Amino acid sequence: MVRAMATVIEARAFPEARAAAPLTRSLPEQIAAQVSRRIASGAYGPGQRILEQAIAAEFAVSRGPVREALRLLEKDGLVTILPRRGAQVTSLSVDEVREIFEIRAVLNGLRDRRIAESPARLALLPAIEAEVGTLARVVREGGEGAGYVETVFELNRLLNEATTNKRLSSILDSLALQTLRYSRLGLSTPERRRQSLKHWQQLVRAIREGDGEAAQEAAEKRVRDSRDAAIKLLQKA
Amino acid sequence: MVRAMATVIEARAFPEARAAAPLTRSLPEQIAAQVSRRIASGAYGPGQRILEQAIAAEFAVSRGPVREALRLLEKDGLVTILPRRGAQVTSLSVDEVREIFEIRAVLNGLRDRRIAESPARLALLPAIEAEVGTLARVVREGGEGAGYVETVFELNRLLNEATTNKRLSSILDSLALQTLRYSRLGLSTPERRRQSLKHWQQLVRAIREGDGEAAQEAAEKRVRDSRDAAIKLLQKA
DNA sequence: GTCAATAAGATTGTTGACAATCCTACACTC
DNA sequence: GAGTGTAGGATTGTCAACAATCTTATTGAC
Repeated sequence: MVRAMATVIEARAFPEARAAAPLTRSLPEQIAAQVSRRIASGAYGPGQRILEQAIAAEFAVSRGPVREALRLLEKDGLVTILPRRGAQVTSLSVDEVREIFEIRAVLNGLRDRRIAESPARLALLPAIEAEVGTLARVVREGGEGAGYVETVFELNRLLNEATTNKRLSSILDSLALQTLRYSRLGLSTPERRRQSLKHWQQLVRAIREGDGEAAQEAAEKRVRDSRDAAIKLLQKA
Repeated sequence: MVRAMATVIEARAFPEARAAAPLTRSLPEQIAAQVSRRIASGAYGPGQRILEQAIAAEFAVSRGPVREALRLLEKDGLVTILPRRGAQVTSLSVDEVREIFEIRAVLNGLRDRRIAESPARLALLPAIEAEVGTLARVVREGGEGAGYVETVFELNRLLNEATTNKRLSSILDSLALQTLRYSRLGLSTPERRRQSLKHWQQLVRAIREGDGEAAQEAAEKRVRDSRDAAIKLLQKA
């Protein structure tokens, strides 16, 4: 039987899977989450090898689930797997950092433009304004800027949640995680945080006024400034 | 010992790995390539389940390498794996198709803008002009438009190769593969191919003149038109 | 006839063992 | 002393068997 064009999109074999997230995460996912945390926290540094045996012993499982966990981390770019050589924490060159930030700039622009243009944008405002208020407080207090990066992450989480484009938010999540340590670097001076705050405030205004163009510009500038600052510090070193 | 900022980017454990692609691809990679071809060709349709046992028997290996192959395909979005339920060919909803095209529009715009602004852009022109010439011939001949989509793919391959941003081109490759069947749909009428050709010619001009802005616009329009046409056909069905 | 409970079969998840390859240290040559 | 070749250990790759879970078919009640 020749199928008509009408069936280009076929029924899903697992229709309910779209909504229902698995209640108990699988073993590989649990292991991946643990290792991911260690990479994000810096406990595992760039270039460090990750031995299957060691992780398996630590979690008291066999190497099978560990291999799958490493594959999951590779999907997120946190780990690089080379045939016959195993896994290591991904180590980015300066150029690669620049490239990822460039992609983030453009995709963050798309995300924030769509949010500013969406009808539901006003419902989002209070939560965002509260977080930006926190940013402003940190900047006003001066000091080490403790909590600034964390609040920025929370803001990005809020915006990702608000996006109807789920594929977009998942790519953004992944890229943000890969450049986490460099984002920290790019926000390590009071001057940079002031600059960053300005762009966040511009975004709030753009969302309030429904100005997609302005939202996109603020987002792109925000990420590109962060990129430039991070790379300057990297190259000075 | 407290490490200085200078070591944020550490030496790679496998420095030569960046250049040297493995000569003989691993077993999982070979299996993944075969299955990938079947999905691209339509032999495996959306929603179709892929049983580990069946693939393993066919390639005369155990289920281990097959599982890894399916993980690789999942990374590219070609396959969806659900816990305890196995793998199936990814089936996209209309909304998801729209989302992916939207991301492709923006990232293609970034890619083509950077190419048009690069110093090496003129060396690229002859190859691109030749392919666009092929597109023009197909359009002129009318008929079924055989080879149009394939030539567009070749063009995208050329542009991806020319991009210095390797992460960008790998994301674009993946997204293009995921929407391959919908791209075909979006270029299935002579009218649409004429429209598409116009944007390709605009891109050639933009690259020749080094006009990044125009290159970006042409790319975004090209992909968005393709998206609109594909979705219209999907919804009519 | 429709629906729910149940049992059998099918399929994925995990394990431990073995094979193949890679890395390191050491001896040897020049 | 520098470089090369070679063993040994370490590590990843693959396999086959078993356990856990899911799907399907059958039976029974209403």
